[in-house]
This record gives sequence, C-alpha cells and structure tokens, in this order.
Amino acid sequence: MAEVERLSKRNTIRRENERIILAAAEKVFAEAGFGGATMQLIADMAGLPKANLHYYFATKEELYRKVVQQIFEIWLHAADSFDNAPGPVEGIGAYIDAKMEISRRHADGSKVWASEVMHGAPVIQDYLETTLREWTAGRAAVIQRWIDEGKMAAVDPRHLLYMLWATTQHYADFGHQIETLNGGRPLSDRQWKAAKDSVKSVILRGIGAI
Amino acid sequence: MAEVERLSKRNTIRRENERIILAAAEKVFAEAGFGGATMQLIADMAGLPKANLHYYFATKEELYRKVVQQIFEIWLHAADSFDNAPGPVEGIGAYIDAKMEISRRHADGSKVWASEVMHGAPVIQDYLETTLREWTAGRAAVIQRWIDEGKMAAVDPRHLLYMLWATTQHYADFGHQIETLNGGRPLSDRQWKAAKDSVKSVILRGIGAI
DNA sequence: TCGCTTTCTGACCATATGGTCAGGTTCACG
DNA sequence: CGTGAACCTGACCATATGGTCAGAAAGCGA
Repeated sequence: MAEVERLSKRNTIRRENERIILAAAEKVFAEAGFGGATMQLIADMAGLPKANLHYYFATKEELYRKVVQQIFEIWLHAADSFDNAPGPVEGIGAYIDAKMEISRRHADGSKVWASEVMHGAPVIQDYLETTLREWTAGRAAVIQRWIDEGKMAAVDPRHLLYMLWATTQHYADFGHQIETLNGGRPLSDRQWKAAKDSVKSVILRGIGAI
Repeated sequence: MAEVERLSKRNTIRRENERIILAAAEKVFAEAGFGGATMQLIADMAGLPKANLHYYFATKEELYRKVVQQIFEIWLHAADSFDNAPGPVEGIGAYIDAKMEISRRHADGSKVWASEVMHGAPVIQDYLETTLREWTAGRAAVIQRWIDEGKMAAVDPRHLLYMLWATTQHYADFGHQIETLNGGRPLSDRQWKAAKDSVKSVILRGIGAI
C-alpha cells in the first residue's frame, strides 16, 4: 500500500531536486558519456553542491541508471501509436511521427540510450532481455499480420523495426552531424517536417503500403 | 619528397606496434567510450607497457584522433561504389552493400565514430565541415541528377543519405541490441544477407527505383 | 515551543589516471 | 666494433574524481 502522498514542502523539495538533478545528468551524460561525465559537472549544471547529489543518488551509477530508465519509458511509450492501428500506413506512420518527435524533444535522452547500448548495455541488459524482447515480438507479430492480410509487402518484421529505430533515432544521435551539414544550424520546423515526410514516404512506399 | 621506406627491422617494429596499439585502442574506445577508456586498459589489450604507448602516441587524445581518422577513411572509401553508377539501383545498392560490410567488419570503428559525433565531434569537427560537407554535397548532386533523369522518385537527397547512413550503421552501433533480440547470438551469414536484402529492398522500392 | 526527521554542505580521503623521465636495451651503419 | 639513434619500461608524480561524514539548517507534527 502506497501512502497517500501529501504535498508538503518536504515532498516538493525532494521531487523538484530529483527532477533538476536528473535533467542535468541527462544532459551531461549525453554530452560526455558515462565515463566522461563527472558528478561535479552534473552538480554545476544542476546548480547544487556535489554532496547534495550524493544525498539523493548514492552513486554515479545509480543516477545514470535512473536516467536510462527514464528514456526507456518514453521509448516504449512511443509504441502506443503503433497499436490498434488498422494497417501499416496508420500504425507505422504514427510510430515514425512519434519517434521523430522524441528525437527532437528528447535528443539528450536518446543519446544516453544509444551510448548505453553501444557499450554493451552494462546497466540495462535485463531490460533488453525482458521488456524489449517482448515488445519487439509483439510488434513483429502485428507487422506479420499486416503482411498476411496483404496490407504490405513481405518484409522481415525485425529488420523493418530496426530500420524504423535507426532512421528516426539518427536525427537525435547524429544530430550534430546533421546540423553541421545544415550549415551549422539546427533543423527548422519546416526541415523537421521534411525529414519526417521523407522517412515516412520512403519507408511506407518501401514496404508497399502506399 | 617521401623517402623510400626500407623494410628494416626498425620500420617493421614501428609500423607493427602502431598497428597493434591502434587496434587495441579502437576496441577499448568502442567498448568504454573516450572517457571510460584508460591508457592502461589499451596497453593491456595491446600487450604492451603503458609507457610504450606514450612513446608512440604522446597523449590519449592523439591516439583517439588517429583511431577516428582511420575509420573516417574507410567510411569515405565506401562511397567509391556509389560513383560512376548508371543509376540508383546499382549505385545505392552497392553503397548499402559496402556500408553493411563495414558495419560487420569494422563494428568497433563504427561505434567510435558514432560516439565521437554524438558527443559533438570534439576532435573531428573540421573534417565534418570540410571533407564530409563536400562529400555529401557531391553525392546529393548525383542523387538529384537521378531524380531529374526520372530514375527515382523525388526524395530529398539529404534525408535519403541520412537514411542510408542510419540504417546501415545501426547494425554496428546497435549490434548489441540486435544480438540480444536475436537470442543473444550474433547474426549468422544468412541473417546478415537477409538484413542487407531487407534494407536494400525497402530503400530502393521506397525511392521508386524498382 | 520542543523534539524528531529530512535536507544540506564544506571539508576531507583513498584511489585511479594521464603523463613524465632517467636509464637501459636493441638496432643500423660506417 | 664503435657510435649514435630508435626503442623500451619501471618507477614516479600531480591531479581529478567518486564518495564519505560530521554537523548545521530547515521543516514538521504535537
């Protein structure tokens, strides 16, 4: 039984500080990687003394773990738009929209996730083997159903999912490269729309859904 | 004028040791990131005393820079198959083949590159702004020509290139995730071929080239 | 107001790390 | 075989970093 949480100043302080620290940590981990990030840097970014960070998060690894879990939730949540879709055009189209939006709004989190996976998923291996595996199997089944129903070409669902992840996350993880090739300026609203449309049109046409 | 290089023992030693160190460094940087990698770890991996590394590479950053340059060369070289192609089917098809092969054979290098770009390209920003920018502009022009010649649909060349990079590099950078979703086992020859074929068929169909 | 809990933090510590260096060894060449 | 250059390395150092802790300050319920 969870206690009813009263909105005392105490609770507010705790919640707010954890939020601030996690946000700062996400940014620093994204910019410097786990090894390159320092508690001091995160503390400065959060505007708090280092010792205060250790009051809320015992170790650097615990803090990092929380950051990764946070983005993983968002990541999984994006699939809501995938479910209950009548076909690939709506389902995959909405999924691409959602993931592109994540790449734009949560670029730091995406980078932390990418970094974590690239380095062999030292802290979220169990998530990969449980939650992600189920998630993937479920969506692959949906895609297979669409194929069986003749709504799209017979593309290996796994590899299609990888393509979706790759193309959408690329705009976050390699955002710096894209920005550089864009004359050093972030993509405008219009350019983000063009990116989204390009990805959607190539993929949806590529799987024979349109 | 470069001196003619004699194949003395001296030259052999230098060349061989640099090769060993660079290989070890690539692996360690890929696994731990720049910040997480230590000269001691690289030294152990190379089977050499740490002080010996500093004899060949003055600083950790210089060693890292060499590793990044190395993979960048390979990366650019993959575009050879892109040029002089009569159309997108051959050109882009060959490019995907080449890049998938790189993802398979040089997964560590690919990860180092990804990591470097993700963290804002601190050491190769100049390359991005010169070599890569020209490279990209050139290829975009080729794609635009194919579009103008009616050989493929009017897809924004930039975003198409991003899709090519993203989908192919994903198999290296997120190889651990893919491996986990594959029951913890690396992709077999057959599976690599399936991956290549999936990517090629979706992209080529997606741009209206087949 | 009182007593207890939670929050906060400057000062401190043990350790790990990048890098140095003096002195040794091996090699090339005349 | 002698000499100089290239190669090698154990021992060492300055610094940075994750983490600790004692004690102060603030909030809360009675």
